[in-house]
Amino acid sequence: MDQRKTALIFKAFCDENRVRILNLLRGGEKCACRLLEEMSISQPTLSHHMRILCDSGIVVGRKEGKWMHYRICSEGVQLAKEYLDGLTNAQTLDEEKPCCE
Amino acid sequence: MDQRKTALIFKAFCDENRVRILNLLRGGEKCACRLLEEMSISQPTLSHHMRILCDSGIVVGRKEGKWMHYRICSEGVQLAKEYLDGLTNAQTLDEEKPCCE
DNA sequence: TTTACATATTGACAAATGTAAATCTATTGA
DNA sequence: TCAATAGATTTACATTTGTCAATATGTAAA
Repeated sequence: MDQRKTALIFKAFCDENRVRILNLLRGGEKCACRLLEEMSISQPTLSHHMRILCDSGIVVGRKEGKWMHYRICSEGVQLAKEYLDGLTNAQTLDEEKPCCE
Repeated sequence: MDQRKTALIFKAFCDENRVRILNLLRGGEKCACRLLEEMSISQPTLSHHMRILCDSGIVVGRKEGKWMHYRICSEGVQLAKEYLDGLTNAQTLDEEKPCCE
């Protein structure tokens, strides 16, 4: 369980604007200009968030001419779900001594 | 879909030290002093992270005498999973016009 | 009621993050 | 080739976050 990678993946979900962007992308692939229309942030700020979303693996971009089309990446989402499971499922390894009794 | 709440929940997973703490708690309930032993951070810093983990709903604390025992909260985890699903599942509402063609 | 101990809170500070203006790059169309 | 457009990058700055020392709070033991 790589802590650095885990933190990187979930950076996608811990900022309100990025959550908003993901919600918009649930409706299907959208280009940056369309996202920009629906958000109240500047173009460089959108670009910054799109980079973080792509770095996390939750979103992928596709360039078509002048336009960048972004969509939610199901493989990335699947990985996030596996990490979330892995992080929160109990592990039954060696019997733990009770703590501070 | 509340963006603020979503961001709050996933704050639990976007810092390396908190990921580390969650991994430690997978072995079962642990008191703060035990967590402190296994991490290389100060006591106030641990306390700070435990507050964020509790605020996110992923961890709950139980006070017993001088000690605080922390454990992963399965209800909180379940909610996080639902939010993750909700954020990343495609919605099939009105047919979207193709973007920027 | 002291004393010791576990943990939380406060305060200060450095590092990371979010933001927008200005600029750069790439692509299209005239 | 030149102008226009979409988006990324750079720069600067304000806010947020992570960190620890010092202190406060609460509990148990002497």
